Amino acid sequence: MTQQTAKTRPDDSGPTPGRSAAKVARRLQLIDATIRCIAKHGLSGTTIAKVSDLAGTSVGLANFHFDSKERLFEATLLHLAHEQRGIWQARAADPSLTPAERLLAIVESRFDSRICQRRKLAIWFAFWGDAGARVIYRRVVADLDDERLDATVAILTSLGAGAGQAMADPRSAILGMEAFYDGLWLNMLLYPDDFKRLACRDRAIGHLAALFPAVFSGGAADPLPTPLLDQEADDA
Amino acid sequence: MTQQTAKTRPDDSGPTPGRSAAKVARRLQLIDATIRCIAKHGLSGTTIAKVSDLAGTSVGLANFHFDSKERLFEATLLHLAHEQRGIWQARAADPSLTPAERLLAIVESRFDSRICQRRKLAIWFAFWGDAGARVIYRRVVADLDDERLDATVAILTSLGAGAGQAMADPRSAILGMEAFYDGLWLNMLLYPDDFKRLACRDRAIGHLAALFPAVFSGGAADPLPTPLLDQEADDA
DNA sequence: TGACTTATTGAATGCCTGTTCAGCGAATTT
DNA sequence: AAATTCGCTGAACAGGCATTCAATAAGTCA
Repeated sequence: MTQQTAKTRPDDSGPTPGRSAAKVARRLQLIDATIRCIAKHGLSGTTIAKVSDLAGTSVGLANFHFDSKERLFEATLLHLAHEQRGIWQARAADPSLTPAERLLAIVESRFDSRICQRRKLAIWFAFWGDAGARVIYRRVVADLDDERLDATVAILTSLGAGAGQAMADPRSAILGMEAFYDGLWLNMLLYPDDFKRLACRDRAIGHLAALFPAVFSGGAADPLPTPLLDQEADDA
Repeated sequence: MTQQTAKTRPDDSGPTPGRSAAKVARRLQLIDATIRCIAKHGLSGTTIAKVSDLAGTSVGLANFHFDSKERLFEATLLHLAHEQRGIWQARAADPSLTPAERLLAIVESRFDSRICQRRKLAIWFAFWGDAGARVIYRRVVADLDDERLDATVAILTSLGAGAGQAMADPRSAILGMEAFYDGLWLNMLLYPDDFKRLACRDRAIGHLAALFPAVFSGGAADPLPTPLLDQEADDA
């Protein structure tokens, strides 16, 4: 109602290439400020004034671009969700991958350096932890979560009998796997000294290999191969 | 400074038995209202006015008993943390338990029906998810968390060589276990239909048995024995 | 250039917040 | 019985909040 100009350009590319590009950049600038603000001050401490200050804009601009604070949060969540989707789909897209390798690729993408940044992890748990924000999360991200879940179930199903007794209920097995990754995420956020990204990735892979010994690392696998700390220079 | 009356009674039992008992009951009433309020409205949506309304008291009473909103939150957190400590310590106290059984008891206590209530899980993730609330959490609960961690490490160490290669770094192994339980908690909160309490408890036990096949279920264990849903009537 | 649309500003508005405090009834003490 | 403390109330207060909007700048088009 406020955005669309019915006369000049009815198509979705915006009024003008230059304008719409600048508009997207502005929105991204505000979304980035929102991410940093939530990470630093928490959801309850995130105000339009602080976000605007971090973005270096006036207080009115956020409402101009997103209509309301809640819509700004929706856009922020959607931005991160799409970033994640792009990453796991790119990793799993390679047609030369076997089903097992594709499953591994999706699991590893949850520990990609672009995703496992404290700043971004803070956003997910901010929304998961707040009763009011959870309904926003479901409205915005539920479909994308289901998409990844379905893709993973499909791969697991294609693994067939080689997957062992976890195949009795593939969906349930995958839900359990994802729960483990969620727990690793949480502990990366809470205790970054004890939970480094690469060590968590290895833990996740070890867990996967323990679930499907016949598929990964050829035969009886160790439940937790090398649960040690890594010292790679990660994000701040 | 505001509570202690230096003249009438210097001991810690309070001014009078009747009075102090009523006082404790009032504080508990406010803490319970706080729990329900955070669970329903989130941390950001929890106000003194709403808490007071849920407790059926005036707005001034919360500040009278807890001095500030932040201290009320601290008291709420401390209440839940002590409840948890009481439960796992009671379960693990039985001197007739073997080390392995005691380890199992501590793990199972995380899925006790008194602990795994949506209302209470919501509190933990509310504090974990908010950057501002995390510093409160650390200040209040860190010691109690460490206490359980240390107790678990001690048991694992006493298991000795029977624990397999997870013994290479007991602390790391236990941190990984706890991360999994955290993830199950999160999914119990987010998706209660897919993650029932007893099923999660069984998942946790299965994971434990996979980590220490020589100790639990005598010999090579299944990574995930029966990851199915249960249909016990739990809390609301 | 001039007409027009879009982007941005920041002061103003009204609501909601946590906290304070004077007052009061009841319990307790002297 | 009188004095005093304690528990509790709710109106009052000051500060912070999201949102609005008139004014203005910048960009686009005819």
